[in-house]
Amino acid sequence: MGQLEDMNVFIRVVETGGISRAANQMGIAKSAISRRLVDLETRLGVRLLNRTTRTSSLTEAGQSYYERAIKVIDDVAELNAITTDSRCALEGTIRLAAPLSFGLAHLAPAISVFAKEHPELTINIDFSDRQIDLVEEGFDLAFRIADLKDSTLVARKISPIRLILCASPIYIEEYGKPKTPGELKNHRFLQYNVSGSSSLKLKDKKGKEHLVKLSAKMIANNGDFLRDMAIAGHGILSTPTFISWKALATGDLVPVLPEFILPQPNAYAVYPQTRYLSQRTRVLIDFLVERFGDNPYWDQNLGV
Amino acid sequence: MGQLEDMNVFIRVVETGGISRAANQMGIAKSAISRRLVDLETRLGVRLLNRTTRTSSLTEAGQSYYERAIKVIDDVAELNAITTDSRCALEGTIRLAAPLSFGLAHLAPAISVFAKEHPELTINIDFSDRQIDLVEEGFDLAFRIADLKDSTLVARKISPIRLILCASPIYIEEYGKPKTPGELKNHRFLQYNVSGSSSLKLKDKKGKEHLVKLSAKMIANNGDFLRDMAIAGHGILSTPTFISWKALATGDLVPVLPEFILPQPNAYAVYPQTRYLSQRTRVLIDFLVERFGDNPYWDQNLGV
DNA sequence: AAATATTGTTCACTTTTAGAGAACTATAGA
DNA sequence: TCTATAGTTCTCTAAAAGTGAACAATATTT
Repeated sequence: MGQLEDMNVFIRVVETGGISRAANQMGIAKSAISRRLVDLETRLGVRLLNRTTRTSSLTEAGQSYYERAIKVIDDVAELNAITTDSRCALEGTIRLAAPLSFGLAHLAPAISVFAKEHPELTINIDFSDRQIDLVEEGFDLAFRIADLKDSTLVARKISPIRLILCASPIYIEEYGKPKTPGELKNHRFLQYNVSGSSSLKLKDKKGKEHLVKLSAKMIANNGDFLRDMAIAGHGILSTPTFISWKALATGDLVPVLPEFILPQPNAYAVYPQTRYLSQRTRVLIDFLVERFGDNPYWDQNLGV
Repeated sequence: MGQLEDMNVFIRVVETGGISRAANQMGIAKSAISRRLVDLETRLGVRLLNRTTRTSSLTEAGQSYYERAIKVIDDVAELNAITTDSRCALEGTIRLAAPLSFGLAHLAPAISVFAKEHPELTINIDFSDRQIDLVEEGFDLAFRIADLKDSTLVARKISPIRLILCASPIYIEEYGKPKTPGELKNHRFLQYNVSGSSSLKLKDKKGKEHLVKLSAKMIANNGDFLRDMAIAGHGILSTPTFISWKALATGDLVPVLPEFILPQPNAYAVYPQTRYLSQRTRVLIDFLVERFGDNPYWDQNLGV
């Protein structure tokens, strides 16, 4: 096979940190990878990877080759993207990673539509909330809900994420409705994430910040679960509207302290900076920005 | 086959100006070239060449693709050259072009030695004095004897070329030896090249130039022939020392007006500017510079 | 205008090469 | 020391790339 393809195999081996992992990720036999590496090294007359039977590390030549090979692959990707007729049907594979709740609730139906529009496209999604190394795991694209500033990645904003405080009418009836941030301390709190305690940053209409330290009564790493617990009246929840919009619309959950604003992160599409954004990836991002945008459907008609 | 190889095929088609010519030059069937082009265009979803059954011309996309593809191929060549172990045996093919006389007399023995040192190397030489388009004909390297200033080519000086005036002792005996440039007009002259008349530019030791207009008695486009004619006493010849050095050493030819200097061109190795100089080509050039150099063997012990 | 030579395409056929999968070897970690 | 895992090597199969002849289209020649 061609030089470029060999370079790509080598890059994947370096970035995954092993022949077996690269084979796994690329979906071909590790024997094939091994042979391609040997061929490449033979052609160059240089050892690129020092490998024992268990581990492999870059040689000096390998390091240099890796850096430049990335550039070449990137250039070719750009050239292909420039030259390819944009009206042409998308094909190939998009590997993407998405957070579990957002992914299943909102990305999934969007991807369904997108896949119908581009039947030649193979889509490979990893749903999970774990921290992902895009480069090492070979993703084209990942979705992150955060205030981003990772220098090695490029991000494009897909949509704003609104967090609101809410509780079920049952809970309000039993425990009352807090009137000020300070009163939150007397309430049962449902908390996302792992750490035992955390604080809430509320901003009033004048822009003044109120920091409330809370100890949660229920902690989980799944927003859907917490929403359901809040509906069942277990306490007050700080939740993204994309998780609780339906409950808020039906009245199963009602806003608490709606005149105070919680910090607003965003949903981003992130991709490796060193890679040229392939046309298919760009088209997917455009599609999602179009579908969600600055006022996503889950925030419409909320009246909050 | 790989993308890079397809790009290379496309480039050769563009530069040779046709599928058949490219196939011929690359030594593969034109049907293969045709199919590769179709594959490439299909992958890109764009027509790169508008081709009838007789002729092909670049489309706009093809022009853009060509320019960038060249850059990519060049980058890869550079990467390979950088990475390849320099002590590694050279392999592959060098296609080179050389002027007939210089090539057969001096390059041939040098190439013989070089080829022995690098048995894995295939050498493809075109000996001729015609003007060659390196890019169109796909040469890695050509030798030129000239005062060079072709902007699209890169040149490296191999050796100076000394021109001297000489004649055989028989001729001198019969016609006498000119003492001044002016006296040359009374002599029989042997001229290289096609045009019926030309002038000789002589520089004396003070740097003053003397332009002598001559009408030749014998004209040919082959230096060896003219040398043999000069030896036979047909007239005075302006000849490069690399052609006449043996005759000058044996006394079959003797210098005329040796205190005057003729213009000194150089022998150059030239190669396309857009191409990265491959290691094998560079090594060959180094070898030749080493072998010939500023005081080549044919100018040693000349006593002139 | 007709004939000719040359160009690019298409097809069936052959050769080459890449990938699969199992067996083997070596090593990090328990 | 044992075990699980990573990398290599081998044979077999499948895919793809090249060949060469037949064909169609079009400049050039006569």
